[in-house]
Amino acid sequence: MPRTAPLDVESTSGAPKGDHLDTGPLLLYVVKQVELAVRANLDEVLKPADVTALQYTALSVLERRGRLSAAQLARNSFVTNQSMSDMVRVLTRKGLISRTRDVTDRKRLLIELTPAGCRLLDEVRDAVAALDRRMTGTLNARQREALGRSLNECRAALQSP
Amino acid sequence: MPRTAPLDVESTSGAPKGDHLDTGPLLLYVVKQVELAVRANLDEVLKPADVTALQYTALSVLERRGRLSAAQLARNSFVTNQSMSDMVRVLTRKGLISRTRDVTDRKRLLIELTPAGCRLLDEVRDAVAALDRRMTGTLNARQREALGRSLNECRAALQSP
DNA sequence: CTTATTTCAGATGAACTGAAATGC
DNA sequence: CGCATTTCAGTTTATCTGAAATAA
Repeated sequence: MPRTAPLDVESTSGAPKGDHLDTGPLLLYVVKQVELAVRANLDEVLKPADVTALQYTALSVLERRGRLSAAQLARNSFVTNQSMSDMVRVLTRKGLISRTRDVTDRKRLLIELTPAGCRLLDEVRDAVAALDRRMTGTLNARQREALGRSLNECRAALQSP
Repeated sequence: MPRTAPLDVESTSGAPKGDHLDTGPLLLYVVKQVELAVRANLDEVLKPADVTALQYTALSVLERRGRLSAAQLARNSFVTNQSMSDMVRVLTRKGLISRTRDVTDRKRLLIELTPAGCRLLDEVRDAVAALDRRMTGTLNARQREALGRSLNECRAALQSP
């Protein structure tokens, strides 16, 4: 991630070049652009805690949903089991998560946050919330709610086939 | 990106675990989740054309905005000039872009699509549009428009620190 | 036997930092 | 001189593919 904060983006939201039925950039792109900006900002916020945006997302999922296997986390993050296995090893080495055998299915290793993992999330919680507020600063409560609902529908639509 | 389509995501949009003022997951997360899904699907769509989602985004920006320097593209994608230089080399080697000196500022190399680059975009255009429709399938025109507007505001808010 | 989960090994691509050359 | 742009060199990290072990 770039250390230097982006200064200009040369107005990506400019007028469409065609003049017939052009509905502007696909929402696909806009989502990607926003996420690019989110990641850059989130990495900066997370740098003092020494975790990447993706690692942080995994920790947040664990906080929200409790014990999960690495394979479940992988599906949640759209990566392979192997990649998630790598990330799990990193987070374990950092002492942020721990694993225990699932007694009902002994091939599974259920992951949970350690006290240090909880502490890390607590430490960055305010800064992350502030970033979220900054992102949605110009939206009112109604718009924010509609945005959340629409995004959730988009995600659901993409993960079904 | 995982070859296997994700089957379950264990309902990330479930009820909040707290019962006091919990507004659910931050919009930050939801954006990230949607983008994760977009990238996985986009990579699959783009695989026959042998370009990554990020490369395709860069090509699309060039199509939409015309000649740009690598540094401008870097700012647009929130990466360093060095990283974009790498990607430019790759796209040049593939014959998808070409560069010419900017006569008004001779340290700049302006990038534009080659005929092959244009052709590649044409080839995948329908598939990408179909993916966009699939993503926003459950939204009506009003909701789609509101989503686009809100996302653009989020992006604008994040890039003006 | 088939499937899910985990993990090892190796290869590759993408991004970074640092430093240097060029031009305004 | 300062700043922007490009690029070389080296490094790190992330992810993938393939293969194997374990358990349901």
